[in-house]
Amino acid sequence: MTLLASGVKEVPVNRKEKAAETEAALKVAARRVFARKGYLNTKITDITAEAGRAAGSFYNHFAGKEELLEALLADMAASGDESARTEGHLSDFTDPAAVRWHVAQYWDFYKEHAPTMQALRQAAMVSETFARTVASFGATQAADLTGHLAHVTAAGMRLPARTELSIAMMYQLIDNFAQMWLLDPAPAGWQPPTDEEAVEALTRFVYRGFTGRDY
Amino acid sequence: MTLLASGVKEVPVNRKEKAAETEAALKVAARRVFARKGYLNTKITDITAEAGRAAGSFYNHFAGKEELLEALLADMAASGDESARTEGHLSDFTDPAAVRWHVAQYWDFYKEHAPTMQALRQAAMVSETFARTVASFGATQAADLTGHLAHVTAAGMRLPARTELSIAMMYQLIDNFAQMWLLDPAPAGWQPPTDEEAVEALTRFVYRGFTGRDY
DNA sequence: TGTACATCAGTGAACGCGCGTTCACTGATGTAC
DNA sequence: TGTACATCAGTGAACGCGCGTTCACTGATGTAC
Repeated sequence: MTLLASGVKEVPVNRKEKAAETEAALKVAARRVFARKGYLNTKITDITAEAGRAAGSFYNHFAGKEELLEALLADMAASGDESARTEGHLSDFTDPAAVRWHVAQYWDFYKEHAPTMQALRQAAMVSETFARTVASFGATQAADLTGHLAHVTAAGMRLPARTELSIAMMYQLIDNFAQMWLLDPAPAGWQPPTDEEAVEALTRFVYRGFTGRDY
Repeated sequence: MTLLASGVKEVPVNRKEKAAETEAALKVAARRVFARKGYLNTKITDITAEAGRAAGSFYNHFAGKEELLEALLADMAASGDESARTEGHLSDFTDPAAVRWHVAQYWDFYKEHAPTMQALRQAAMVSETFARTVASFGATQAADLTGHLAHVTAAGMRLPARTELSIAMMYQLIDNFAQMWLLDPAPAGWQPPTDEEAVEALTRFVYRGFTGRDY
């Protein structure tokens, strides 16, 4: 009865494939539901219903909602590592193009992984474990940037504050601005920025803030 | 038996006073518990225990946790109105002092009301109603600032983006930077800024970002 | 001022809802011979 | 290739925990006369 129409991968041929398919379906469903109702408001049965599976099926794959989120984070980290391998990593922040490159990088990453980022954010409000995940994510970002800011002071420009605080400000600005426009429903009556506009706005603000130069 | 020691207001003399006292005790307890475990992780019985009352007592005063938060917000708004009446409201953002005044205002407000702000933030993640409260709070702030930025463009300086986006960036920066240092436990090994340092850092970053001038 | 009754804030054990989690069952896939 | 048994992904009704909420009760305060 299982006619394998050429190229159609819908029907799994063996057990492992079937299980993998269900697990993938649960992840996809979870991201959709998280985006719609938020991680904290999502029930296990919301996810299984969205995936078209029975409630009990969930526990064949994940011990709970937290573990599912861990899996989504792992996927995200994997795809992040890939794009981090991109060359063309501009690092001299006295050049606006270097700032723009980093802003765009972050913006695109956030856009691609919006539901997972949102879920992580919400989970961190409630769970010490995920709060630490967020913290170490931020620390990684910060480490990368410290070197870039050395160029600024070397060029005789004054950062707005000591290095860590300057980085923290940049991070808060970009991260939350991205969250504002990529995740939450846009404030009523506000014209959301295009991607280019958002990246340009952030680049200007950050470049100016860091260097004290106009641009 | 109730010896009213002179000046001691501990023992209420009548029913209304007693009820008011319990209600106040619940609010104080709630702010303490919210600060410690976060709004979302707080159970009704955590609050009543902290206040030294029975669980049932809570419902003599509030219909639920949400209504308690509404009450805290009302208190906060009341105290906010007071300090808003302060004169010396500098409004020309081409002057760094005007930027600093606003930053300091917001910083001090946040510091004073940290547990309630934190609770509101968490509630907004989960409840449409509180999300709207946050949005309209932000809109109020934004309205005040629009005029201030007109001075900047009038003086021939270029904002980093259209007015709304510029304001949104400032807001995200200040609000989340405050949240980072006034609420969450400071990141391990980081030296938290003093109030003056934080205000100065934000002032520099925002002033530069808005005007493109050094400072 | 004194007495009898009404009202009300506060109490805490008990109730019950929502939802996460389990588990006996089904039917399909895999394996042994 | 065929048959008999084992394994396993998936099912969904049922179970039970946690916690919000209720409610009969207590003792103190307020009111009437």
